[in-house]
Amino acid sequence: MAGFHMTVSTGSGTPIYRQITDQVRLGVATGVLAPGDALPSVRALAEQQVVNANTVAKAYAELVRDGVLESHHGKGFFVARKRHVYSRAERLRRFRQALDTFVHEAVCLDFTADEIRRAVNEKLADLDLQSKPAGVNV
Amino acid sequence: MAGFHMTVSTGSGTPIYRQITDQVRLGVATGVLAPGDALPSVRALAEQQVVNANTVAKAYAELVRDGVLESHHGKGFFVARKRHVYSRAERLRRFRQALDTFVHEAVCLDFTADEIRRAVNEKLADLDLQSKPAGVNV
Amino acid sequence: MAGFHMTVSTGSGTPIYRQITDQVRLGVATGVLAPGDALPSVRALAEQQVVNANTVAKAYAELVRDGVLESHHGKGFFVARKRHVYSRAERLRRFRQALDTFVHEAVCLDFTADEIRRAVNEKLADLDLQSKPAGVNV
Amino acid sequence: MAGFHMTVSTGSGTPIYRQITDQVRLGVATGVLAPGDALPSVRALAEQQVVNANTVAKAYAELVRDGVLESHHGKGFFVARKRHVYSRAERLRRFRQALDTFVHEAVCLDFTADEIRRAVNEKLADLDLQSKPAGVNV
DNA sequence: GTGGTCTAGACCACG
DNA sequence: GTGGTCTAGACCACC
Repeated sequence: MAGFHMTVSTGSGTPIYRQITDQVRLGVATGVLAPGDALPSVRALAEQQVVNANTVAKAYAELVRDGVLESHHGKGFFVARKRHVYSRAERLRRFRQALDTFVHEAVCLDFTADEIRRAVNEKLADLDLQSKPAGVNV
Repeated sequence: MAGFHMTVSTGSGTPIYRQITDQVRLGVATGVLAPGDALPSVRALAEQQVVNANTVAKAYAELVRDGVLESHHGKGFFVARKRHVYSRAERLRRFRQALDTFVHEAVCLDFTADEIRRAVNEKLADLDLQSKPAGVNV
Repeated sequence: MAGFHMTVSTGSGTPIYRQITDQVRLGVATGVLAPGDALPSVRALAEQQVVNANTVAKAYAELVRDGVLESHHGKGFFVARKRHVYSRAERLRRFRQALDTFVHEAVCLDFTADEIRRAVNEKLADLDLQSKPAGVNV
Repeated sequence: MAGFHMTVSTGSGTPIYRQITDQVRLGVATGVLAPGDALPSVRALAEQQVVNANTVAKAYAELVRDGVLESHHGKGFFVARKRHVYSRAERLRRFRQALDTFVHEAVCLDFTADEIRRAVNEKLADLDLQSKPAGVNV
């Protein structure tokens, strides 16, 4: 769990609970959070970010339902062992929707196809996804 | 206005008025809608898509506010002469945010860098953006 | 939507929001609720069952996340077109867990294998699942 | 007490104390644990499964309350002489509820009646219940 | 009118 | 100490 830190900003348009789920998901996807890692307790995170505990609980609950976290009653939340919850069709559906939204926005902002391609490539290089060997950081 | 057609789908998560503004913006950005082109009247579009006329009016109003359309009283709505509303910095900021959101989602869905790159390229090829000369009115 | 009615009982051990999701899910699975059918509005159901509106909203939200319902902002909740959200592995995992729980409970209550088999067969006959042709009741 | 072994898994959704009571109950119901058999001591089980001793004690206490175990002070816990705690009506009620829950879940996961029947039969074959003579002590 | 989010505070179950 | 559920009431966005 090297260097995982959460930041939520109120009034940014995206709901707080969404900011939390997104950051945890990204942490897990990129390997910053590994299976078995403990997350900040509901109350601790709520206090630290000055939000309501229910909001944090809602976010964590959604992550549990999606198989990203496990709740150990009385002990806290932990990153779950990776498993595929969604069907291939559902994954594609979600990916296509995200792609549409992005390209659409980029085009509306008058970026050219080349600029978009280049930016995507850079971003992907930054994340360094190519290997992602299972089990690292465990 | 060769071949501009609107489609809204209720229950897709994105609000109807947003679907309308998005499609108009995309049409303008891709050149399908050119300055001076007339848009379907509020009532016609509302009837055709089986949505509330207020919703269409709200969408058009937002586009007028953003300088995408012009309202000619008694005649209808027309595509405005192109002008850049956002500063270069703001455009970049929005683009980066959209890119982050997209890559983030894709990574969380376990798509590889290659798959993402390929999908982006295909999408861009579909849109066929090159016709718009870079640098006009910037 | 012939004859769909909800009943929740407080203090029954199972949380209210769970009772709601379960009943809707069952209604959809058995065909009592067909794609496109409207559900009682959040506030209406809350009032009718004398529970808090947030509790109903939470239940509906979960069903939306699982692809059972669709939320049409300003209009209400509707039964979604059927789609497979879970992977085959995930479906099996959930089924096996449910089976274990059931058989376990039955055995602990001292029912014999024969009694269990017979009861299951009767229950399945009651539900009349064998055909379930898609599109009926739409 | 031929081959009775306990396993608890944290984070499986069901609370630890419940997993313990369930496994003991199942052992008794299937005959793996016979009246008079000694159970692992509270501290031994706690250490072995890496759980809190209070949790084990709580589980055993519940089983004593329900007449499944007997506590012999200073010697440990032993399987009690079998007696039926629940009335016939109550047993049926609980069984029916368990059956409903299971079939309901299976149907919602889109398993067919045949698949359900087959899975139940396999599960029952695994448990091998026939050894327990019907009607004893009822 | 609808749903969506957040807050505050209560009470219970688990370890 | 942890999480899980429910309530009450607020404010916003959409139609």
